[in-house]
Amino acid sequence: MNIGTAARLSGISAKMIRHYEELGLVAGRRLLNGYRDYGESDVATLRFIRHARALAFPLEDVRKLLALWGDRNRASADVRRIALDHVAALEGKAQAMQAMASSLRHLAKHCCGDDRPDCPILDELEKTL
Amino acid sequence: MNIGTAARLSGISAKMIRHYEELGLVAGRRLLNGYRDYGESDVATLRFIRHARALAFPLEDVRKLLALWGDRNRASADVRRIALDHVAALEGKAQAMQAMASSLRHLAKHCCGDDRPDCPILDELEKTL
DNA sequence: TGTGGGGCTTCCCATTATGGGAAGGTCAAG
DNA sequence: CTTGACCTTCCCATAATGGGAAGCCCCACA
Repeated sequence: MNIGTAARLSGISAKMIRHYEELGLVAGRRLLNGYRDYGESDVATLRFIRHARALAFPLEDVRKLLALWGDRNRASADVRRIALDHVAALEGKAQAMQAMASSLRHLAKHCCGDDRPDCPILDELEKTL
Repeated sequence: MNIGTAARLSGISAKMIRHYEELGLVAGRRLLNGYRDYGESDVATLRFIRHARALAFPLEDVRKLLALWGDRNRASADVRRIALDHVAALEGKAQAMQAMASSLRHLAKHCCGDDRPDCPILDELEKTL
């Protein structure tokens, strides 16, 4: 099947499929006319990638997960470690953002928010600290 | 003062100061020898930028905040709106990440994590859904 | 058989914010 | 005068995605 069909079936844009091929995540078989050719297993791979990306796994992790996925002798511990490391990264970033949001919310609470210039938010950003 | 000094005083790398100048966030005065020249107020501006970036304000927001900071007739409501919009964005992303982390944690909990191949994490990523 | 439209190809550029590194000019101290 | 630290600009890289152009290909329809 052509790339457009694979894109529709997998939910990944043709643009991205080409990109993933460049990164070596999906096969790059070609027909005589130069068109890329895909089969059901390629679509399955693309869907796997889509699901992994939906969980925000970086493509480097996706590469490792694909390798483990295709390895009949894999140890589930390897998958688990990649996943838990990623969870830790996600939670770290989420907490950092939540902390910034809280700081700002606190500042905004003390900002009258009318047409006068006084503003603790700007005061805070101005601080020499 | 030279860019290196301003970098030390502001906590922003020389590289980034040049970048901010290119974006029009800081002044670009030059000495006769072509060196950039900074004063105390420039350092204050750079510090303002650093504090805003520490709260993850995108540079476009920083540009607006700098304009408001320098406007004696600003309305604090304008600052407040920028801040609260940013808070909403931060919280949205944080929640999305937290949700992904929770899903993954749930999957990992049911993954024995030994040297056997069975792995609900990969099963989930493989799903046709 | 010719043609039009849609799909495919590659290549370049943009995003957001940051940094590395090279090649070359400048300044100050020894 | 030399040396080393500093400055300049320019190019490249990161992560993931997308837009768009130029050009080739294929099928269906008149």
